[in-house]
Amino acid sequence: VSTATVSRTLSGRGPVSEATRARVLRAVQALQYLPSAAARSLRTQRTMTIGVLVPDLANPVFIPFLRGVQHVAHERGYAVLVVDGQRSLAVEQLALRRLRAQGVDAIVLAGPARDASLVAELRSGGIVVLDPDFGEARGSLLARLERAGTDAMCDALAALGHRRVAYVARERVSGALGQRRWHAMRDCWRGRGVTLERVIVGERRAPVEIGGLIDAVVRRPEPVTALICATHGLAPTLLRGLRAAAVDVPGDCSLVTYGDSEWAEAYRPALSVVAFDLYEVAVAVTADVIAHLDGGLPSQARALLRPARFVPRESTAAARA
Amino acid sequence: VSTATVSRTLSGRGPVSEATRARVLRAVQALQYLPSAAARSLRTQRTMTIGVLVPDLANPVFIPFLRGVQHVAHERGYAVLVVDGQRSLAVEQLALRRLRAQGVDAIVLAGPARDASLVAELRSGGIVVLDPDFGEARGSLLARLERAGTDAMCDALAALGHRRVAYVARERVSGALGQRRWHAMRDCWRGRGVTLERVIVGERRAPVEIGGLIDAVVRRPEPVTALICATHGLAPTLLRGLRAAAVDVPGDCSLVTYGDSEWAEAYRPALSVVAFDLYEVAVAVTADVIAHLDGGLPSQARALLRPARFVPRESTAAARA
DNA sequence: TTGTAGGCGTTATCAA
DNA sequence: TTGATAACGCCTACAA
Repeated sequence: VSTATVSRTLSGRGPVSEATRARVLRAVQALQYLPSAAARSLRTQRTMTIGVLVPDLANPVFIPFLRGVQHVAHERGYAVLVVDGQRSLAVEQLALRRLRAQGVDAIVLAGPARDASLVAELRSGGIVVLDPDFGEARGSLLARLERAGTDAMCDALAALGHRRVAYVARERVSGALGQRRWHAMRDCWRGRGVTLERVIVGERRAPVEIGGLIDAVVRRPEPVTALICATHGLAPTLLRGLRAAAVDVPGDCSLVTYGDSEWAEAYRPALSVVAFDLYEVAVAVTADVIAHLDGGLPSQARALLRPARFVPRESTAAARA
Repeated sequence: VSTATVSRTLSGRGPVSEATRARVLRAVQALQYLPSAAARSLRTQRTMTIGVLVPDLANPVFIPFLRGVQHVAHERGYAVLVVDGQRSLAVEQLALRRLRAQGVDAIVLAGPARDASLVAELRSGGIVVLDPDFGEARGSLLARLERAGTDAMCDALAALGHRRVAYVARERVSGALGQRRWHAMRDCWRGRGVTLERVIVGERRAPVEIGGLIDAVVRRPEPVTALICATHGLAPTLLRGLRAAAVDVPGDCSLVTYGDSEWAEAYRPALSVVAFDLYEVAVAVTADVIAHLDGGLPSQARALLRPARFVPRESTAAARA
């Protein structure tokens, strides 16, 4: 009944006779004994804790990512510390520092880090920091996966006779991912003989304002015949704008949005989308993180991730003549 | 330059001369020194960590709650450990035990705990466990706040001439909160001379199935003229069902749903809702939790919370004659 | 197979 | 005002 024996019993390391083992377990039950995580962390220099940085918790696309991290982490005995970047570089830096101060063993990033030097600093401090693109030879994993969906969408739209389309985004540049999405889109259209333009909505919220912007490109000589909504979060705003401008979808103009949800499907007309779920991405990345920590081999999960796909619904139709 | 002096300098407790104080801070900068959270926890018996139990992370209504907890916790120097109940009692129990094992100082619950005895056990273990209804004299805080919105909605519907309405829910009983919502609704209608019935959707997902259920109550002698959707998450499913059954909203039947979002506003017709945001609730509860931990006075924030309100939009109109 | 003892990095007590 | 020292609870090499 020494502390060492108890430790050996509970950790399963070291020899313990069956008899004492039983006695120890009985005592543990009786005394409601719970090992102190703090003491263990101090001794082992590992907190069994993983941090997740979510660029913007208010944005629902990251929720599946968060769930994916949780799932794998808990399965492997790690706790999950969640921090929110709130769409701000400064907040994100603060959040990462908080994770370091808490002593997390590793940090999972939902996207490419905005402050590379801080990440490097964390890594040099012994923290494993991974994002979906970590160690990718050919560019960004996320970009490559999404590219497939973008290609399929462009094909579909081109086949429907669209020759002039507009990409509607909140801002001109919106992080590395938004940038890549825009470039991918340009590449896709180029060579298909389609003209791509960009509508920047900015902080405008009022439906009439958005409507005015759309009206200008949809009702003019050589009008745009299809709109591509850059993010799922922007879609409701855009839809209200379309309504304010009395633009009929898909009669006057087709519509596609990035990101799927039950609401996109329930809308009338049902919205065509480029669908991509971050849950599996998170599972793969977290598995790799834990492999790093536990000294296992990195999983092949990332290589097997399913690419984004285009889901045509009612909001895309043939271009007006 | 002893460890004790460093500790005093950084913690601000105990006397330190201005000269040594400066020297210590300079050294801290130079050496990138970061105190070990584990060692501090071991010594102080506090982890500066708060757990949040989210009943179902996949349900977006809890995201504002999570953000509210984060906001206050981080402001006060606490880290946040998030666990997901996944709509399952067993998972929830596991999640709570995980928080205990991690050594959190306190746990914030988004709703009434499903396993009261486990919560009692945690409390007896010295963990502060609070939910929005903690210490409420007159019933449930959440129920009371929501009640105001329900009342307003019932008034509005009654004024529009609705005499027969149906409450559409996924399950007959769905946790303490769902139960209370149903009872509140019954109380509201009673005395207004309005007949309330209940439509249980169950695990049915196909629009035609849901449509059939709705069709049966909306198209019959003495039909229901208004539908009340129990949760925001059910709304898209219900809307697809209404469409499948070719029920015109609000022509054939009015519609109200609990929970607001940009999608509800963007839908055509725009959906009337009972709006209630859990962000402020979380802020208030977390402030109280931290007051418990830090020995301050419980805030009065909960008493000042704004009640739910009814937001009439296009989906509610006068009842058919 | 079991027990003893040292140390992980803090903070708090006490003596200088 | 500062420094030496003793815990906090766990793990683990080593001795028994």
